[in-house]
Amino acid sequence: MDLKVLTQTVQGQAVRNLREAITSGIFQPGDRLVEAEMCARLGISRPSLREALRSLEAERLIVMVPNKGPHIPILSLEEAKAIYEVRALLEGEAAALFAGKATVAALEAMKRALAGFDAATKQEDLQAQLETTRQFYEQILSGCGNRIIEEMLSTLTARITFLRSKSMSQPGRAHKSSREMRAIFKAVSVGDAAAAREAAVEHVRMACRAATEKFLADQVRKKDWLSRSKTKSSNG
Amino acid sequence: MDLKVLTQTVQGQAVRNLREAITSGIFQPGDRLVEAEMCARLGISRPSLREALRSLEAERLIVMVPNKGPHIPILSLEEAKAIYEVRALLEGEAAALFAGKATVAALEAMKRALAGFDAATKQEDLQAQLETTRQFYEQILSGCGNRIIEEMLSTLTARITFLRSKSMSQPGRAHKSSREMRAIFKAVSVGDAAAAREAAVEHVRMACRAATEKFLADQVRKKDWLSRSKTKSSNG
DNA sequence: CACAGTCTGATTGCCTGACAAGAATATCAA
DNA sequence: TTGATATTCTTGTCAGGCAATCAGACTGTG
Repeated sequence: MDLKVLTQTVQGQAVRNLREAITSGIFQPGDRLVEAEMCARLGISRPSLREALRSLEAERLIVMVPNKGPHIPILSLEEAKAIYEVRALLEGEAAALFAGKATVAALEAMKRALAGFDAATKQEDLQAQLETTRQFYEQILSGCGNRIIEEMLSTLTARITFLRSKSMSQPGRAHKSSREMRAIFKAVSVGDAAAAREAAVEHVRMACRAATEKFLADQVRKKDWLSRSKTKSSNG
Repeated sequence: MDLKVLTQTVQGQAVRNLREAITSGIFQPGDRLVEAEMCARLGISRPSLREALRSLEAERLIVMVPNKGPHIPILSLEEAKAIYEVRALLEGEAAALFAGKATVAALEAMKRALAGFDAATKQEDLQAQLETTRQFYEQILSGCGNRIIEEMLSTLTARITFLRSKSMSQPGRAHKSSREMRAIFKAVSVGDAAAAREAAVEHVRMACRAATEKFLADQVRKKDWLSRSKTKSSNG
């Protein structure tokens, strides 16, 4: 049992709340975060807020341009791909390491997460899909024996969470995702490190492809919208 | 030509200076950084300092324990090994990617860095060794086409810089290091991605081993010193 | 002499208030 | 419509202050 007393600092809570707000898409890429407004919303002072912002800046969840303040970065396709590449590398390694040392309890937890994911898919509950996926990976990452991989991946995935939710909602993606995760599960449960790595890399590759397609589709729609509104305004 | 105007914020300068101070070993693992003292040294106010500290905390260069303030973290051997493992993975990937797209200019720069390294070794100039090593890797990382790898590695290497300088000073390590880097150079210059990855991974593995040996030796020496001083004090 | 409890100075976490400088926006002349 | 100017917003930074907490000295007790 964990008896640790958790001292919650105002700054720490602010970081958590803001991180949650950013990754869950409450703030959109490009949005400015006006300090005074954030202070009011969070109920904290400006110095504390700014400390929180610096933490988030270091996590690359926001960018702070001098004299222009904090805003949500706009992820380029190139950068997103680079992130997926590194994710593939790290998750592949984690899966391979985990394959050699998976405990029964961890495998059980993964099985439950998979079942939960399929249930969420049936109910079209996007939030639950992301949560069960997280639970699935949590076992791999905490069980792979390398804390640094876990650390790196948690910041990387945070940066693309909003992409993930978008790509997961694409038709057919959830079922494919389920199959890919089951492939990972199968490999680690029989202790096949090479296959586990391969499956994990494949899963990220497919997610990357889905996100890329979604990204490009959104871009086309945006351009379309811009040209239409332009015509409209020049007419009006 | 880069015409960008660099607006130096007080906070940004503080982060740079502190980072430099930490990685160069001015502060030792376990040291406390008293805020008032740091403010005085840096000539800045406490809020600005605290912002800087939060940035460094997110980079894991310091840890901030509530009500106890910022310290330099004490790296465990296990954690150091985990960092080296991830480094091997990322640098291997970077080298493999770079092998396919190395420019002549980049290869020239690497050759110069290698020559500089050997010169530094001859003069037993540890600082120059680290700097030329950095220059060598800079080409690989900036030329590999994946900015995220560069980003991740820069924070990872910062966390173990003090280990690197220690391990580099071990007898014979510099010459081996030079040979290993030349192997990387050779592979990338002929465009052999697999060999480049292999060589890069091997280089990190050897560095890890050197660091581990140094770490254990230091630990023994420390224990020795402790027991001696204990005897001393009980005698006096 | 060892040890538990108490006290005090040092330090942190956080807040208010303030002000100059830079950016964004509105206003107005050409 | 364009260009210049003024005004308003925001940010970067500082000073000062207060309550909560911690570490180490101090003290009384067995």
